[in-house]
Amino acid sequence: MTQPGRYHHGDLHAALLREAAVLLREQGVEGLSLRRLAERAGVSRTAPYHHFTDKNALLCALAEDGFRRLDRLMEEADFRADDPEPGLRRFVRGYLRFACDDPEQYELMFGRTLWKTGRPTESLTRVAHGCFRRYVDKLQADGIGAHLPGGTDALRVAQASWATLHGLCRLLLDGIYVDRQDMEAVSDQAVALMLAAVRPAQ
Amino acid sequence: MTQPGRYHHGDLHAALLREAAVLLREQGVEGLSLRRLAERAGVSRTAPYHHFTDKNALLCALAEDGFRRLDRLMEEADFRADDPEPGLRRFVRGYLRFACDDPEQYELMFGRTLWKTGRPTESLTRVAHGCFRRYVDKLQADGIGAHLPGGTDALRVAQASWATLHGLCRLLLDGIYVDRQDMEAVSDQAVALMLAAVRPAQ
DNA sequence: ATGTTATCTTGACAGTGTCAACATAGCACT
DNA sequence: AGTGCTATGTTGACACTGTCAAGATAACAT
Repeated sequence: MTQPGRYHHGDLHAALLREAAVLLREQGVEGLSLRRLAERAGVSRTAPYHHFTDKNALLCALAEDGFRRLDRLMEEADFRADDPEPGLRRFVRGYLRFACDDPEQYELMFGRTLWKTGRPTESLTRVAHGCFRRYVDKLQADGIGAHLPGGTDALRVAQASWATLHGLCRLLLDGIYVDRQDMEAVSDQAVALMLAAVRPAQ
Repeated sequence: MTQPGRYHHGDLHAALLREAAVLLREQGVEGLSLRRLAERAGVSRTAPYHHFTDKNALLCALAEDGFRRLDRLMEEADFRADDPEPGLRRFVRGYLRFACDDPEQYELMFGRTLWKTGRPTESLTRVAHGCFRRYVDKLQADGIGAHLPGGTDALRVAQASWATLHGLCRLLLDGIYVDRQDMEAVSDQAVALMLAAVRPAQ
């Protein structure tokens, strides 16, 4: 383990990710500098470069962990009941809780830092897309597909409804047009919105 | 005007904003450094500090311009007809076009750079909130308020539908789960979603 | 003409990511 | 045990960033 005074750290790779997660949660991406991270791990500035090709790569790995957790949340989702509303409501709350529990992680996962400025790792792209695909499949398979009005693609519903969720999180976390105390009401409204797309004129 | 060789620039304030907008559009926020900006304006590194207290202040001013343009788009919106669908569709397309025309500007307006990391100017907050309030009022006044099912607050509809639009833009611009070529189809789906909230079971 | 103020300059500092060159340790093989 | 290979860690350096302090210059009011 992390024996102080040793030349070789032992498991720097894991230690870096661990410390990075803490630093991210506490200070945000802006506060997460490689140098500070290295210092925290008790190691020199450039040591991390032997475990991650780049700062970008490290951030991608961090985001990847997040997507894996989100994917687990996706697995638990269940829209199979005759009335999909309770399941959907549970899912929406879960998603919002996920984002609010660790806003900086959510920001990293979906923010431009990785997807626009830096370039996402192939591995990250795979996990992130897998997460979304699971959502589409769930919508399709869990009976909702059958309820869809003719000509409506499950993919489109998935995209639009995820956009709603995502937009809600962004507005909420950045504190632009949605307040923390509006959360519950707006979340219900979002559920109503999404439900309307699924259950057209019932 | 911008006479080269003069000690005083003439109208540096405006020139900075102008150049900053160009730099933002071409390189994004990451490429917009005060030093580079100053160089472009033919002035020393610290000259901008006599016109903007901060880099943050300059970015806020830039975002403010964006919100003013968005507000103009909001003015043009019209949901008054018996069937609000065409107006809504026009509005959604306009919004998406606005975001796609200058993605970096949109990112700046709604991104965390200003709202989370830096602190938004009071002036920026005012304009941004005014823009949203106009949307709520439009929804309320343009007959949609009357169509709303009992107990549904126009504010909630505004928040949820804006979230949908915003989320769509983010996913689109960052290229996560929505592609440029999906845009039209997803935008239609979003319209259907928003419409469903407004016209409950017709 | 004089003084006040707005504007612009250079110099400096701490911080960043990352490359190059070098040091050390562990591990495999003889 | 010795010998080399490779993984890992180190210091030094570079270009870049935002921002402060101190000084120079011009405009403008008196």
